[in-house]
Amino acid sequence: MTDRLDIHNSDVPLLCQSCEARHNGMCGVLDPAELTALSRTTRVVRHEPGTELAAEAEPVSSYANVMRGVVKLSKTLEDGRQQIVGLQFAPDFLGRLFTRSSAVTAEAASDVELCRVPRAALERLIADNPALEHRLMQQTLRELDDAREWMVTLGRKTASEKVASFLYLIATHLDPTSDGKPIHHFDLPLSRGDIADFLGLTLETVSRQLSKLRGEKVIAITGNRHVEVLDMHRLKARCG
Amino acid sequence: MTDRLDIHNSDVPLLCQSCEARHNGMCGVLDPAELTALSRTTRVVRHEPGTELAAEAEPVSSYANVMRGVVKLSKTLEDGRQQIVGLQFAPDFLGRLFTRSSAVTAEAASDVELCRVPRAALERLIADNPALEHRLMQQTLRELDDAREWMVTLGRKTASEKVASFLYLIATHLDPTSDGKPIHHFDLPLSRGDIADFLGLTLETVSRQLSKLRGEKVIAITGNRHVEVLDMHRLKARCG
DNA sequence: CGTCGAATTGACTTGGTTCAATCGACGTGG
DNA sequence: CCACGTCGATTGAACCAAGTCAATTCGACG
Repeated sequence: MTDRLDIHNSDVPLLCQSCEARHNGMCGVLDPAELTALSRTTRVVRHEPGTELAAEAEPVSSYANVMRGVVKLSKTLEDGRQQIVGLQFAPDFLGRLFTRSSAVTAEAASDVELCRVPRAALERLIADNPALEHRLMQQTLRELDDAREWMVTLGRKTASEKVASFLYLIATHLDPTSDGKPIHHFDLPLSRGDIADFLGLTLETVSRQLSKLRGEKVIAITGNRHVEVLDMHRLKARCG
Repeated sequence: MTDRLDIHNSDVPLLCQSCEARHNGMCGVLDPAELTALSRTTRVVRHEPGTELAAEAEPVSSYANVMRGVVKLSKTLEDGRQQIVGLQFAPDFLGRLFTRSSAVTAEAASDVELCRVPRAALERLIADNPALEHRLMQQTLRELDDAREWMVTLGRKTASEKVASFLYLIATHLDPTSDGKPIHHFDLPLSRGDIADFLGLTLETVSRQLSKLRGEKVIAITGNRHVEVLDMHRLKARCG
């Protein structure tokens, strides 16, 4: 973007130089000195699909940036009914600031790479860098917009509109470099059951609706997870 | 809370001295000088139920604090299907910071009193008072938590659980002085149709479920809008 | 090629919607 | 003071979209 930071690229920690999150994520507002200080405390970790990263009502000792893959945030009722309340893609910030325990469960949906930051280190940095809190505020507001948008999907759309909306969401969010433009080819980061939990449907209904979209040549599915969008325009039109 | 501010009560603008929002709302972090400066630009306004305060995708020229009453935030699909995505009670802050146009429609649900703040005045104040942005960040995070909690209700609860959850939400939020403890007596701020739009149901289903709760002596309803919770424990148990 | 978990498909049931009739509170005018 | 009209809420009955339960089928991997 601006090349102010790039001029000083050599001052930037090696790890950060190649990081997706550096420009669009929260680290974009940090100067080389801050980045260097922070990077002494961070650690890049990889997680397999299904790994629980934080549990509902359990204290969390660190925040993280999503560098690759998809993280699902979910909530569960006492009787086991589950609802996915958000998906985080690179370069999203992960964690609930200013409270000890998360209100949601965070789980790796796909293979995931995170840049972990200890709680204390980040909170110190936030305390004396208002620009960082501002950036995180922007992401929080975006997440709130997304959550409200999804409430419409959950409350008012039909099963087929829900599934179309989900595919469109994935197409627009999976590739962090595509900048919101939908991609036509991707691997679903979620199982049918997870998609159902995201959409407030059952696994069977999701499957039927995907089959319907396949039958109508809106999408093609190969090997359960891989989706090709044959007609993006018609897909979007089905989002309600 | 702390009496640091109260010592200087005489320096605080008259309007603010009696304001609900001053301690728990965003004005709680402002010092008397800032309050005085800000209050020169604010204006208290009353609105009748149904008044549109901000429209989806329309630019907004001011922010506000809810001082009394309930504001509903909603989104509408092209074909008219509507979903209420949030309710704001006193002393909530109203408005979408850092973007020109709101992504939601804001409408007075009940009789409402707002303390309007011009966009520019507030943004200036935020820019040079990080504590204010911090306070607003806290509210935004709380709203995000609320939205996600509600996504579980929309996606995974049955009609009767939804209606019970709504009544419990109102009981815990309507009185700003009750501090989260549920009240046993209140007037519904929403019509049956609005409740349906909040819960992702039809008006008829809402009515039937209310009748069921009445039949089971969990609540009593008088004159369409007034609700008495006869058995708070059982009401809570029905929230799923 | 066989096994195992995930996904699909089919048959049936049901919770919630739809459409329509009625009720009840309230205000207006004869 | 009562008849009438209006508007929101309630209730009833028929219908249907999505859920449930139960086979298959698919696909990845040993």
